[in-house]
Amino acid sequence: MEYNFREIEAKWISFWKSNKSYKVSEDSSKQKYYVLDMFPYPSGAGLHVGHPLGYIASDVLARYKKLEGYNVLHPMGYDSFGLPAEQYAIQTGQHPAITTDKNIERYRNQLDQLGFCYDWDRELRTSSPDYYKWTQWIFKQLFDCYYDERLNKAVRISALVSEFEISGNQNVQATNDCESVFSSKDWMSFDAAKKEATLQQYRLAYLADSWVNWCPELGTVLANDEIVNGKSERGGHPVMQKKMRQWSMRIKAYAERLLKDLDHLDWTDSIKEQQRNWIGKSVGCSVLFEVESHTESIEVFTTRPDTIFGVSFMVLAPEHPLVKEITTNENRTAVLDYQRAASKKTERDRQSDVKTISGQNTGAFVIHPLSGEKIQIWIADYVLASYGTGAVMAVPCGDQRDFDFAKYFDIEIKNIFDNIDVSEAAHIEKWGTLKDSSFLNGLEVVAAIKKVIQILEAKSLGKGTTNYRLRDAVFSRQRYWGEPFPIFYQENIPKTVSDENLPIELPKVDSYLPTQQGEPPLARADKSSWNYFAGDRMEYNTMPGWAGSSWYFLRYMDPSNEVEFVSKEKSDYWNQVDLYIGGAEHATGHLLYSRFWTKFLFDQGYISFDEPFKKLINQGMILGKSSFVYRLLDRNTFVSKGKIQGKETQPIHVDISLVENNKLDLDGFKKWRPDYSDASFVLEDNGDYVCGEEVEKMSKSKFNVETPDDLIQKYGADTLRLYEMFLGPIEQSKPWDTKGISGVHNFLRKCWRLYCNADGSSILKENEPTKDELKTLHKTIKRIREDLDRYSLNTCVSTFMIAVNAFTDYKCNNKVVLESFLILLAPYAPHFCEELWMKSGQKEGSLFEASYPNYDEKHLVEDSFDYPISFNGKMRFKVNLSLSLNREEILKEVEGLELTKKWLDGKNPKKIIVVPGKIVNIVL
RNA sequence: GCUCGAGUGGUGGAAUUGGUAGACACGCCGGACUUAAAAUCCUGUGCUCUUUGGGGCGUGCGGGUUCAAGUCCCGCCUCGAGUACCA
Repeated sequence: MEYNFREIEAKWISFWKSNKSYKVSEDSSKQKYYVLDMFPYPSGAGLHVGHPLGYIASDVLARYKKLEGYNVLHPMGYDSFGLPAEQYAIQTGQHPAITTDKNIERYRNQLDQLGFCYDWDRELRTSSPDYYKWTQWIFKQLFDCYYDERLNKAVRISALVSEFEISGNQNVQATNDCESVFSSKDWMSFDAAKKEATLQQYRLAYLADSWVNWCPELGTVLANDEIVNGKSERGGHPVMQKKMRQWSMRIKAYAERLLKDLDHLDWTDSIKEQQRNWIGKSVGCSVLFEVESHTESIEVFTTRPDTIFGVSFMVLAPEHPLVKEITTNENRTAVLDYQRAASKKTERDRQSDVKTISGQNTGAFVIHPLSGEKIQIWIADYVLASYGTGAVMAVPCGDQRDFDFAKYFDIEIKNIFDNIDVSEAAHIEKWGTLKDSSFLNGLEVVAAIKKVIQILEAKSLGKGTTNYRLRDAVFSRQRYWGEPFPIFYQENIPKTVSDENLPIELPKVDSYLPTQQGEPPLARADKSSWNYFAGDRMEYNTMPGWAGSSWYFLRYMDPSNEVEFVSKEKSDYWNQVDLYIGGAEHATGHLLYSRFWTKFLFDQGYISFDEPFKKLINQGMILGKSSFVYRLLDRNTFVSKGKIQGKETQPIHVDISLVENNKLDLDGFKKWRPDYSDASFVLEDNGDYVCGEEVEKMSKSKFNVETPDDLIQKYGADTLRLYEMFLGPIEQSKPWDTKGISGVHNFLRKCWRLYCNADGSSILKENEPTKDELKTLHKTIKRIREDLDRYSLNTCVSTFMIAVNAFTDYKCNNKVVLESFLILLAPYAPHFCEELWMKSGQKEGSLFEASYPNYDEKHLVEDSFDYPISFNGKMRFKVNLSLSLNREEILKEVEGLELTKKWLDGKNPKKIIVVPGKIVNIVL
């Protein structure tokens, strides 16, 4: 009987299911290993061949670790809140939960076919109330905490309130937005609303008016990482700036820890670098500039305080709150016009406009804090309101943007660098000696920075500070299909819902659109539609997509706990994710937010680790390979690729299911589309129609989408698993091409024949294994173990092939050898190996209860080696010599050879290098 | 512009600390089996010259270090990803 993958795969999938083979529980006698896939958003399109790449890799490694004796946690679930289901709901009126369930079912079927060893009893869905109850609960904890910069961790807000009561906020060192200083007496005099408003400036989850990225098409705000090239990541709609009252997360408080702890993570440099850039730490100094004839000062942030004597003007962001106050009457109209124009610009406009210089003089002046000079104040949109203080001291001789601005508006450019020419461009490098800079004259950059900060601090005019580009994360969305907040309002004061009333479930609404007043869809729900209602109204916003995914890896550890989000005992056992596999597109979103929440939960003592993912692998994208046919212009004739030269043809995408190895199935093609039914062809000389090909992203319109379903039908899941791994290194993007799949399939069939007769009966014998058989086996064990340990999954497949080729050559049918080999192969081809394991007489249970073989050095010992003999580094011939020979003996053997004499050509070698077991190099 | 990757046969890729470049597979050429095809098996396959013994050239390009470089160093080029007025 030939290898019948359909029957075998169906059989073992149902075996595993009915035996709950992949159920895991905490077991302190075993070492744990946690392998996690980034869980998918269940879209309507189902999985294409790119999706399973990471899942297969994690499954191989999970099964390997299991066979090695680890207790492996390998769960799967769904990130099931999201925009597509809601957009569909808006169009059709169907509740997004229904669409989502349907899509999940489809995903599950596809995942099941691939033979993954997930413990499905741990499945979770972020949109299920059992789950989002705890997302809401975590939100409450964030709401109830602030960040204490002395303890360098999150602390309960009640501690802060006590401090306010005793001594006000003057000694508090916390990450906050509070600009006023108040005493304990002040605090006591605040009414409830004022107290809460003040606390909001400290809470880690807080409500504030902030500039947000508003997407009118989607009717919601978006986080920075949800915007790609100035357009919404989902849908590609325009995005504009708008000031709105929004929930935010004070992630800034964690900036330094998020940055510093990257060093210990086993992630790729590229992801770490992206996070570093996103956090964007810059060390510098804040300086106060007093506004002339006003009481206010303007605070600027600069990384180059050493250039302070080069300041020629000040620039404020157009949105800066002081602009209104300081603008002189003569300039008022022009300034207002400029502000209006700037506010209309979308982020995208600002980006594409980088080269246009614009700005407006306010007519006001600041006094230079050290020289006492009068300095003009401008506004310009190259200064961003949301970074630093929204104001810069412009030093044209040391900053190119300031330089360009000064040139454009004809402002004086002072040169404070000795012997450096700044007539053409600013000197932006961080070196040089200062001049015309009072007490900084003659100093180099680093020394000058140190000195000027010292002096500014002594005079209370400035302070050494650190700035981060990372902004607090906007946490509310004006959408329906997301977690409701555990918040209600009483007289406009936000209050949290008590734990026993969680979860706040999504209420029924009559439509998923905003209300006529522009309120989010939840505002449509009347009082009785909420499962809990308190105060004057519930919060109408919902949480963003990243809420549920920021902690899901914790819930898998204890998925049905009804009293805690995860028990301490279980999170202590499973601990960090040992291996996390997923796409690199989450570099600054999900991966940063998960780290933030993990650190917070650690600070509060709920878990005992402060980084979620120890090792991260980013799987590359699988690209589609499109096929083309070439149609003669205006005719229904298609020309094979080899014959198109000299003809005017138009390439047309053709469905890749009609093409195999670039050869077109002509009958299928004629049936594909009605207008091709009477097509004629110009064929190659051998009668084939050869198609052209191109690598592109997979998409329906290019007819190049490969679903795993078709391939599993044709070759089986084991072949697909092996093939996806065989394609190349997991991290690399690569084109999908089914050309090679038959090779992998043939490998399995060839392997099958080692174990079975044509009638399907086992041909394994309990004879003595030969030396060669043992050598091949143990060499294979060694290589596979080494490769799996360094996540080199593609080279393992080659190693399997080499072994099977060798066993076939040896006509090996030794039971011990071939059974060991089955265990090696099993993580890649689980159904296949289970079947052969059973056939070989292992009646009881599953192969995965066996243990992974170890290699024995003694079988690997070679007694001779084909020494490459090279002359001047070029290999000329080989000679087989015993490995027991030492350097001198090898030399003697080699010198005596005829071939050596030939290549020496009568010359005396200058030098001979002998590396035993490796190479001989003769230098002439 | 800046940051980070990557460039190896016709194709996907291998070469783990510098030591036989091209493993393994696809594709292709030729052969066996077959009435024929499919399947299977065998042989060859980096380019190039050749008197068929073998020779020359070869890991994006140009230098360098070394007995020896795909691998290390310097300078370029190309492609991909991320980011973008961050003071």
